[in-house]
Parts: sequence; C-alpha cells; structure tokens
Amino acid sequence: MVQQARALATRETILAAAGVVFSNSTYSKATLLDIITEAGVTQGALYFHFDGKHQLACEVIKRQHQAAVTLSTGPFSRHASGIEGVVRLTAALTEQLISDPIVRGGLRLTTESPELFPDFVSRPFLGWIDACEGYVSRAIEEGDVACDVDTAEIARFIVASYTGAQVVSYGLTEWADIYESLEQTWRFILRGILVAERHGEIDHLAAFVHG
Amino acid sequence: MVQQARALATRETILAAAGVVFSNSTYSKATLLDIITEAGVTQGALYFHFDGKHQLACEVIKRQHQAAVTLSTGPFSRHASGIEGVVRLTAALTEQLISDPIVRGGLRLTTESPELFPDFVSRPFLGWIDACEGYVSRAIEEGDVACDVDTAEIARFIVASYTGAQVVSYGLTEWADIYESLEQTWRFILRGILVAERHGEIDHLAAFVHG
Amino acid sequence: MVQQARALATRETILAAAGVVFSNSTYSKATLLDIITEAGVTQGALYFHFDGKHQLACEVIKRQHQAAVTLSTGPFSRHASGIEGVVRLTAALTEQLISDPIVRGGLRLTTESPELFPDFVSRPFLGWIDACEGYVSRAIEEGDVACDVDTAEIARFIVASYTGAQVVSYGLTEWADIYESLEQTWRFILRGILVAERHGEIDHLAAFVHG
Amino acid sequence: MVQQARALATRETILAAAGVVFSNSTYSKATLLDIITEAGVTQGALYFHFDGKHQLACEVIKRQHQAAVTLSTGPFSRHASGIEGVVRLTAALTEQLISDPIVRGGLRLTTESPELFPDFVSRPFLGWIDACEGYVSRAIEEGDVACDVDTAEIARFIVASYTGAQVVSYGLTEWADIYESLEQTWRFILRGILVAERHGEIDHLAAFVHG
DNA sequence: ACACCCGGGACTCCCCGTTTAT
DNA sequence: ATAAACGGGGAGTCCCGGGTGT
Repeated sequence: MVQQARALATRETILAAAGVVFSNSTYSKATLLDIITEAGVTQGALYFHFDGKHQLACEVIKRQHQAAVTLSTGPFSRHASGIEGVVRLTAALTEQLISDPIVRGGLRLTTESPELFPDFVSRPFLGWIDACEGYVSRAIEEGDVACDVDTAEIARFIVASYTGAQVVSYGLTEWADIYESLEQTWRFILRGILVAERHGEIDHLAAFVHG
Repeated sequence: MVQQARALATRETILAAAGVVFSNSTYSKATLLDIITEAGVTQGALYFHFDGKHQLACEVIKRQHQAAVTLSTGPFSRHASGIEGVVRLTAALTEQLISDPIVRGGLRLTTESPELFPDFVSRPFLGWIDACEGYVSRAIEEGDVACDVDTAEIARFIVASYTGAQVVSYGLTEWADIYESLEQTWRFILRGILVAERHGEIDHLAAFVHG
Repeated sequence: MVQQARALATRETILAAAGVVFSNSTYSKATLLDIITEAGVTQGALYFHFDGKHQLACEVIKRQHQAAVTLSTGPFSRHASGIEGVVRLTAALTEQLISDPIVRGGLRLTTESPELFPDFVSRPFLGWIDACEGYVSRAIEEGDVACDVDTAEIARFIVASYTGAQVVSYGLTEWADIYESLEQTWRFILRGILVAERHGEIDHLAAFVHG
Repeated sequence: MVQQARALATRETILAAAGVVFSNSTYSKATLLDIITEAGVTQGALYFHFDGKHQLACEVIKRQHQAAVTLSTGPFSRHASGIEGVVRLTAALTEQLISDPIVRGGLRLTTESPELFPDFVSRPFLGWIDACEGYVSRAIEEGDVACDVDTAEIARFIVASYTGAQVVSYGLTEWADIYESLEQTWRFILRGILVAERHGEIDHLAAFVHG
C-alpha cells in the first residue's frame, strides 16, 4: 500500500508539472524533457504512469474540466443572492485560471489545438454559460435583473466579457490588474442589466470579485 | 528595376501563405514546408526574402498591425456619430479577423506565443483601445454617453467585450454566429453606457454591426 | 526488434515514392520535395534511411534489377516450350514496365543518365539477353528454331526488338497499344527464326503475349 | 553584310555547342555555362541570339527535325532497290545520330522531357515510319517482299528494331558495335520479310549498312 | 563582358517521442 | 526506474543557375 501511495504521488507530481509546462508553451513546443525536469522524475517514470505525451495532455484537460465543474456547481448557490453568486463565480474561475497551472494548461491545450483533443471539445464555455444562467435566473426572481432580457443571452454576454477581460488583461499587464479589470467589467455589466433601483449597489456588488 | 516587381510579388505570396498557415496552426506546429507548399515557392525563395521562420512570423504580425491601424484611423470618423463609429469599427475589425488570414494569423501568433514576440504583444489592444476612446469622447460630447464615466475605462471594456465575444463565438460555433453575437454584445454595452434618453435607439445602433 | 518493422515500412514507402517520381521526371528534375510529398514523410525520415538523392536512385535501380531477375529466372521454364517461354517472358517484362513505377523509374534513370550510374547501365540488357538465350537454346533443341543461327545473336535481336517496340509504342501512343505492338513484333521475329514447318503456329505463339 | 556573316557564324557555333551539351546531359542538368564554355562565347552573345535556355533547346530540336527530313526524303530513292534504300536509310539515320550532336541532342530533349516541348511532339518516329513505308512498298512492287504483309506494320517493325538496336548497343558498348549490330538486325529482319527466293542475298543486302 | 538579382534545391544538424535493454 | 538507442521531424545553410542590368 505504501508503494501505491508513492506511485500516486509521483503521478500527481507529473500531472502538476505537465500543467505548468503546457500552460507556458504550446502542445508541440512543450517537450517531455521540460516536464520531467519540472517534475524531477525520469522518462521511465513518466512512461510508467502515462502512455505518452498525448495521453498526458488529455489527463491535464480532464483535471481542468473537473475543477471547472467543481466551481460551477459550487458553494455560492446557498448563502447569497444570484447576482453575488455570479460575480463570485467569475472571480473564482479567474482565481483558478491564475493560480492553477493545470486549469490554465488544460484550457490552453483545448483552445489552441482542438483538433488534437476532439473528445474534449465540449468546450468549457458551455459549462460556464450554464452555470451563469442559473444565477441570472435567480437574480431575475429576486428582482435584481429586469425580466425582459433572455437569461441565456445575459449569461453568454457575462462569460464573453469576463473572458475578454482576462485576455486583454493578459495582453496588457500579464494579469497584474486582472481583479481590478474584472471589477470594472462587472460595473459596466451591472449598469446594463440591473434594474434601475439597484444601481446604487453596483460598486458594492462588483467588489465581490475580491472575495 | 523591373525585376524587383517579381521579387515583391513573391514576397507577398509568401507572406499571404504564411498568414494562412499560421492562422490554422500553432507557431511551432506550422512548418516551413507547409508555407512553401501553400505559397508554391521553394525554401530558397523564402530564405531570400526572410531570415527564417521567426522573422517571417514577425512580418505577418506587422501586417496585421498595419491592417488594424488602417481601420482604426479609418473612414468612420467623419460622417457619423461617435457611437455609430465605434460600432462600425468593431464590426470592421471583426470582418478583418474573419476574412483576412494575415490578420488572423498575426493575432494567433501574438496571443498564443507572446513570449516569442514580446515586442508586439500589447500593441493591438492598445491601438484598439485608443481608437475606441476617440469615438467614446465624441459620443460624450454629442451627449450620447453619460459624462460621469472614464473614457479609457469604457474603451477598454468595449475592446474586452468584443474580444470576448469573438473568442466565445469561435469556441461555440467557429464564428458562424459572430455578427449576431457582436450585435447582442453591443446591445448590452449600450444599455450600460448610453444616457437614458437614448435607450430607445439601442437596437438601431447595434444593427450597425451589419454594415 | 519489433521497432524495425516501422522503419522497414517507412523505407519501402520512400522507395515506392521515389519510383513514382523518378519514373515521371528526369533525375535532375525530380526533387526530394516531390519524393517526400509523394511518400508523406519528411526529409528527416528520408535521410535516415538513405544517404541522399543519388543513393536513393541507386536503390530504386537495384529494385528494378531484382524484379527483372525474379522474372527472368521465373516460372516459364518448366511447363512450356522454349518459344512460348520467351514470348511470355517479354510480355511479363512489359507488364512490369507498365505497372511497376519502381521498374519504370529504375529503367529511366539508367537509360537517361547512365553517367550517373555507371555500375548499373548494362546490367538489365545483359540479364534479359541471358534469360532469352536460355529459352532460345531450348527452342533449338526442341526443333522450333533453325540450328544455324547463333543463340546469343538471336537473343540480342529479341531484346533489341521488344525494347524498340516499347520505345516506339511510348513515343506514339504512350503505351496504349503496347501489347498489340509486341504481338506484331513477335510475328515478325518468329517469321525470321522459326523453322519453316512451324510457321503455321506463328499467330498462336505470338498470342502468348496476352498471357 | 560581313557583320551579319559573323553573327550567323556565332549563332551556329552556339547551336552546335548546345547540341553537344544537350546530347550529353538532361535539359535541367545542362547549364548555360556549359554551353557558352563549349562555344567559347559569352552569356551576352548567347542572349543576343536566343531568348534563353528553352528557346535555344527548341532551335536544336528544329534542326534535328530538318536533318531527319532531309535524310528521309533523301538520295536513296533513285538509284537503288527499295530494300537497299531502306537499309541505307537506317544506316544514314544511325550515322546522323552518332556523328551529329544536334540530332542526338534534339532527340534526347524531346524524348526525355516532352512536357517542355509540347509543340514538337510530332515525334520523329512517325516521319521515320513514313519514310520506311515508302521503301517497303517499292520492295513489294519489286517482288522482294511478300505481298501478304501490311507495309505500315513492316515499317513500324523496322523502325522499332533499329531503334532498339541503337538503345541496346548504347547500353552495352556505347555504340562501339552499332554498325555490326545494325547489320545483324537487318539479317533477322530480312529473314522475316524477304520472299524465299531472295534469302540468298540477305548477307549482301545487310552489308549496305556500311555504306 | 560582367556582376548582381532572385530563386531552386540538396544536404546538415539538432531535437524529440518512444522503445528496449539492463 | 535508468540510460541508451531508435526512428523521424524540421529549421537553417549552402551553393548553383537563369536571367537582367550596366
């Protein structure tokens, strides 16, 4: 049993290293040497736990999907309003993206080389949009959002805007100002979707991106 | 110097082919063989005109920047309101992205492998934001946009949102619904930034994305 | 050693592609790019298996010689008369020439650029003449051919005539009428070498070119 | 006028040199440097008289055609029997092939790279066959050849056989034994086509290949 | 008569994913 | 689990050759 424990640990080490490497290069630019160096293991160990580069990348992508699902079905449902939930969700997803190399790596792999991972093209966007739509529906029930807008449209707009904010923030500052930018983004989104009587709370709500 | 004409034509051919190839693969996955096959030239021709793969990619990126600048300083300034101008600008940039392989290739190169092209990374976003800011200022002067918002913030939000709309549209439908998505995006943006008395014109203004 | 299987397959693929390319161009007009494109491999693979263009061409020629030898020492010896054997042999060599790119390529290389392959030039003719001579000797023993002619002379005449028939047929119809032409050629040859009492069988014997 | 004379001489010098070079290499392997070196002129002179490599090759081919026509409509018609005429014709064509580089060069160009000279694909074979057929008809009228054979078939067989004899002789001895070989070839041809009562003259007739 | 321009293509070199032997 | 070998991918170098201006 202790053997298995060590084996599992090695496996996790390799996966983490793969996440780091895949998040910093392209699939074809990343080399196994990079990964085993980062992981501090040998090629033999890698090939014992994984079938090769491609399968290793697939495992990274699977982990990323799991992480996204965990967040989306996550802990904001209960104790907060719909609006607060969706703001917190986008903040949490952003947090994941920044801090978890596996998430960043998995995302990069599927978006940059979708043809190599056709089984995973159930792209993450759909999951995010779904999750957001749930919160938006609650927000409409709670009277925060006008009922004349389509929840799916709003959800997609939210996902697109925070995705765009991440892309632009990376391009300009490599995410140094990502939370500020996300907060600002939310202020504009909320100005567009909140009912008039809630506009006074915009700054307060947008501040939830900081946790 | 009549000979130079052929050289220029060859150079353009290679550049166009590089745009096509780089827009369909990653930098490291794209091979010179792909490019010379697409261009119908030989390695000799390629290496006569360019120093290598990297410089060729840089030239593609420069072209993409030129194209963006041409649009940004372009023809929407005169005969239209600031709001109409900025809507049309984003539509034109989108059109470029979809139809011009060089633009798509250049963008893909900088966004996917920024470490390889450090001198070009932030340039497109900055240019777009600048161009948008000009229109937004005009829109404020024209009374369409509330004067209590920072023009730079609005401009960045616009750029982020339309960038995000493109990314999401590509992920979901490979740009099949890009113009619809962009129009919808503009409806939400306008709800957030137009002064109240102009809200009736939102649908009309957003429709400018179709030209 | 199971790995070697892939290597062998790759080698054969390259050789076959080289046959196709060399059979459709001159040695100097054929490019390695043509070959690797036809083979679907890369230059790296080619240079792993072969030392360069020239050695690759030599291998094609060797294959062509092997194919000719296989036919010449082949299955017509036993169950047929000498005359029938030699007629069938020329038909089989013709069939090879038409259907096997490696044979055509090898032949084209040696005939067009003999100075590049000095060790291989005379080999095919000598082999064919030898093979024919064997059949002719049998035919003399069997009483079909007059004994006052030199077997070597006859053999060389046969080889020259069917070679010439191929060349002319290619020049006039690109081999569309090659078998008809070969049959006709045999009718004239047989009129010259068969003993008088066998002249009635000429049409029957010449028809063996069709298998 | 003296100027023109020298110009013409230069032109002829270049053409002759081109014949030599093209007869010893392939079109693509032959270089202009080879030709101007052989001719002892400069590139400028060459480009004054010809538009380039390709046109120069075309001129060589034209000359070769002229030479063939001259022979085929030539001097054997009058003072000799049909059989003697056709034997002499093949000998003369062979003589041309061996001694005149332009003929050899032109022939090599059209047969090796027909795609480069599509206007000259009226391949020489047709001309030779026609010329032979004329002699064969005369020979039938003169009672030397049996009247039950098709003249066109005989003519094609003759052309094919002497062509094959040349090819084989070149492959085996680089034409050292070409006239012997041609004589032997004629002996076999004549055994096949002469009427029985003329068989005694075969050796005598075949000897006409020596002039 | 020469040098330069543009382009063609063989070849070298180094890297990497994978497998085998140990 | 390690080290070495295998099979292959691809960028870049080099030299040559046709054509054009001078």
